[in-house]
Amino acid sequence: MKLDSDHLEILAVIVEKGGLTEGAEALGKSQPSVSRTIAFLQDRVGMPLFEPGRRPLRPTELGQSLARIGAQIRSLNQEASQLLTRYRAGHAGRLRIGGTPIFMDGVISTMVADFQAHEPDVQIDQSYGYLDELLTQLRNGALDLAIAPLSPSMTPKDMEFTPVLAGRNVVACRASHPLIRRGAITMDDIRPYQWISPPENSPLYLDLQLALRSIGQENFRVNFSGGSLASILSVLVGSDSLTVLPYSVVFMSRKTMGIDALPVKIEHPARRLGIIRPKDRSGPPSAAQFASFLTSELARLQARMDHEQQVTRRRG
Amino acid sequence: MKLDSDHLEILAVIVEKGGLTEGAEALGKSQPSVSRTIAFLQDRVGMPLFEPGRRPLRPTELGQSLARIGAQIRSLNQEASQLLTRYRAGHAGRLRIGGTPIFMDGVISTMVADFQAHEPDVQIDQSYGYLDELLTQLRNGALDLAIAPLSPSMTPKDMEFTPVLAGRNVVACRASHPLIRRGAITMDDIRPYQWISPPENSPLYLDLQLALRSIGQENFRVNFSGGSLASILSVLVGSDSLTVLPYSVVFMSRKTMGIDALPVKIEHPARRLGIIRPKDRSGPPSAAQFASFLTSELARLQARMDHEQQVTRRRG
DNA sequence: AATGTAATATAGCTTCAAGTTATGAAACTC
DNA sequence: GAGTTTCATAACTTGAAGCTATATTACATT
Repeated sequence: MKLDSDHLEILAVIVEKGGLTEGAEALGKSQPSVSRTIAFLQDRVGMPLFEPGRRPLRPTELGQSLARIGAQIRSLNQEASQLLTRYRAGHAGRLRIGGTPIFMDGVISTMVADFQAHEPDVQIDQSYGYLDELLTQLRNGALDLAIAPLSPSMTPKDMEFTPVLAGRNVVACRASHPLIRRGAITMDDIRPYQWISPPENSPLYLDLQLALRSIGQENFRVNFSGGSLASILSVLVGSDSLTVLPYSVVFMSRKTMGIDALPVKIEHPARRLGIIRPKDRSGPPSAAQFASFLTSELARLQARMDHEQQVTRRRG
Repeated sequence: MKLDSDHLEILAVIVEKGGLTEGAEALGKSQPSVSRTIAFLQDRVGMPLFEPGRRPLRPTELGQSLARIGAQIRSLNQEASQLLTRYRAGHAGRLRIGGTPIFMDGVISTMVADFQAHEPDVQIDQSYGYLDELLTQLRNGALDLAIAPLSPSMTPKDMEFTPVLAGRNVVACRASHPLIRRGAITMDDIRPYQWISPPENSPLYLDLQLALRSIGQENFRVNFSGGSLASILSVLVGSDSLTVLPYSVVFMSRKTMGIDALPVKIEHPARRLGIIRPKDRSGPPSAAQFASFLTSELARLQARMDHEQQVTRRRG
């Protein structure tokens, strides 16, 4: 004996509103329509759902019980509609993001926290990877959105790249480092110090090599390598070691961690940090939501960094 | 954006079963049917519920979420079906019974307890009343079933009366009463004792008067009146007072309370205790269930009473 | 008791989702 | 790349759901 859920919902409304006429109005249907629906349901049930021969239609006990269930079904149905509405507007759903480790830890995680303050019902699954892996995952649907450094001209045809930050790298050290507050820094000044190195398979490692070559230091001593950002910063703060990091990462944690960038110009590849999304698949609406949030937040961050740099340049 | 609950249920089954074909089978529908239903739902939703271009059909996150709600709706729907089935078989629902106070308290309440051991989901609302009130309530639907003494020939045309017990009244006293275990009892033996009287508006009060007149005692002293059965029995057990009660009531509580019936024949009206139900309205199925339970239980009680009486008669 | 009013039921019709079978298309397997 | 499985589409029938118009019935009122 399968009952129609719609019928139970209609029954619930009628019982709640206390009559066919009012119930029909609340449902946005005509009175005869719901009358016949109830007659139909009553037929199927085989017993009266309303006391017979009563004009302000009063439910029987069975009618009441079924109406109670109908009301629950109704509320679940509404929950579904609401979920859908929120999902479509990007206010609900799961969002899978991925990016290069250092940048995710150093910059994006803060933005994620801000985003979730606005959108508590968007669940974010974060994962790490380098460009090729990220692209693969974007293509096979394992990822909705990636954040990575990429040279705009190298963007794959099936991807859309939105640059959000300059990709400038800097030499970072602790704020109390002897080289800080020196006017100009020469290669000889830097040579004595040891280096913290990112994992050897990471793009940042190549950046480090490139950077050091650009200031004429081919050989360098590494005293720590392979750690993620938290470890790198810990070692950086606890020693006079140097390392190469995106300026945005240094900028974000310079106050809280007590680190700074040396006023040395190093070379870096023509890459920009940005958001990568598949062109064909639109992904969940929350992806667009998050992307636009990131874009505007990172634009503000870029502005703050630009401002700081001007001030520093004037002072120095 | 109102979604069809049926669609959500179908979605839930498909997601659970892991495919259209299996889902359709589980639903007892053809595969094209559910396919089109899903297509329809997907249209309404406006976003994919399943990953496009995947053959063992895999739901998207939105599809999963909606399916979860659909599963809940489905289980509620099944709950409704089950409720209906149980209700129709008389295994669920509320049952409103009414009857004369002494008999309800003394006999029926025990039966109710037994009944509820078998049918825990039948909620019984008990109320008290005398014949006229009971009939009124049966007629206006405030009561599903009444239990009262009634002379079968006086049964109203719109009611069905099922006699279940002889209406014999007896003179009751405590088991330790001086008159118990005397061979024959005369009017003079009884005369000195005081009487416990039921409420003056009760039929049992008339029975008491009739009974005493029948043994030649016109004037009688009343030392307690108006109480319900529990009080009457308390006073009875705590004193040498006498009273008139249906034999069935005495029989039920003779062991536990320590009361007994005097071996005196008293007159009583030609009434039988029975179940009264309206002829037209069938009432809830649990009424029939309860009525048949009562009938058989009280038949057994009658047999036990008959047996006891034979034994007593042989002995006496 | 008659009558007026409000509420529900019925009639007759149209529309469209849901069901069917038959068949086409696509993705996975090996 | 051939075969198998799985899903989608086509073409059609059926019946529930919706509507308007109207009849019926219970309650209220005098």
